[in-house]
Amino acid sequence: MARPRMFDEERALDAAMHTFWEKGYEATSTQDLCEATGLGRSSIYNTFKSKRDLFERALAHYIDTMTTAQLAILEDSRRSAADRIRALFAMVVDGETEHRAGGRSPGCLTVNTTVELAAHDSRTAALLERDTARRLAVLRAVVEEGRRDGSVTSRRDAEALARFVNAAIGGMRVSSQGGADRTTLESIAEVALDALTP
Amino acid sequence: MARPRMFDEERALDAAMHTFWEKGYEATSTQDLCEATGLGRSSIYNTFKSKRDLFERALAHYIDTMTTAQLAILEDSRRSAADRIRALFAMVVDGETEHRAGGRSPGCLTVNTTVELAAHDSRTAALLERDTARRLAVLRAVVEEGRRDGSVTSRRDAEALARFVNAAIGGMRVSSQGGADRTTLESIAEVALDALTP
DNA sequence: TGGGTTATGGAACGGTCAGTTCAAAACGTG
DNA sequence: CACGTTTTGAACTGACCGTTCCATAACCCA
Repeated sequence: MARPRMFDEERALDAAMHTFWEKGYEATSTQDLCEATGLGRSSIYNTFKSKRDLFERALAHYIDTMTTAQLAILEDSRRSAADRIRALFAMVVDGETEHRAGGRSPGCLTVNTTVELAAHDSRTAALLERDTARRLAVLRAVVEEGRRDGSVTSRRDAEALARFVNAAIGGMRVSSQGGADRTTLESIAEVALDALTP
Repeated sequence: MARPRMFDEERALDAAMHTFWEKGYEATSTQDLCEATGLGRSSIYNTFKSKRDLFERALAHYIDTMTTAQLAILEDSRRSAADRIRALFAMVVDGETEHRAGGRSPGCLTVNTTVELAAHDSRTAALLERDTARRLAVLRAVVEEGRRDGSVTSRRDAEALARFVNAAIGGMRVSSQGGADRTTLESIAEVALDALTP
């Protein structure tokens, strides 16, 4: 009935995501997006409503991928709760250090976007807040489980500990962007774990 | 001998700093800077070499002001070391929550810049790294003092604890940008302190 | 194979970007 | 008061911004 797409929308979204991830929203031009996706302007604007719309979908894609992977670790019932949080920290350290031979890693699109856009774009802020709530809920459950299995001994309430773990991850990511090396990030994670098992 | 300036350079720098702080580097236009400072383009370009130059000077101004204030707290010998770190956390919480009736706080220009520019601008990265080194040196000294006065009981080495405290501040700031309220930030700080005194 | 429909490439849109130019204005000094 | 020097405001530069438009191409179905 009509001419079909010559490109894979998922693939284009992924390429756009990586560009926003590396350069940030404002610093990414539509030209950059054309080059990254291999599409022409028309195809991009025919598929996505605008640069912001494309960004929001790219961010949602990132959030879905990353948070799902992280929550999988947190729900691995073979490990103790504290071990799962330790594994989560290790995953963050790996993510921050793997792709940076030469330049710096692009960090985490969620953190980058929180800092760059959350204060000025309520739609984006809402996306991020939903993700944070999801992560906090699982973290909180893991902390409570840790109290039962004995791997979390802190008397602080689970909500506070979950918030702390989430903040610690953010702190490690900022430190990484600021130049901290793998060993440093690992030591930050170790100290953070001390707060759960004092 | 010649016509004198009709404006105060320090005051202009301060206005520019607040603009970069609120909007970020990329999202701030020269027009914004003109309006914020009250100067014309000519005056700005006659005084500063470029937008980047103005930004770097604004950032240096911010770093100087903020870090000096924070280090003053860390060097207050009337308190125990742990109490100083507690006070530092309180200052961060205050800073993140004070100016946000209605909109969100602009957070911390250092963190914002680390996330937005550090990976792509080596000059800015160098500025930030020098500041981090300065803060870490003092934090490390405070931790060592805390070990002597008994207020820091963790056996982790001072460098790791200093890095952790610095990361915790970054994490609190990201959490704040992400929508965390004052109570939440305070609870994160409390848990972080637990890591120093297990 | 022809008609309906959508995708595509490229050119073009108005607007804004960072930065420059220049003549007029405002001073201190002689 | 007049000169030399610097600041100032406004107009201007070319480049790039996100977005739109349109003629053409490519496809499915009849």
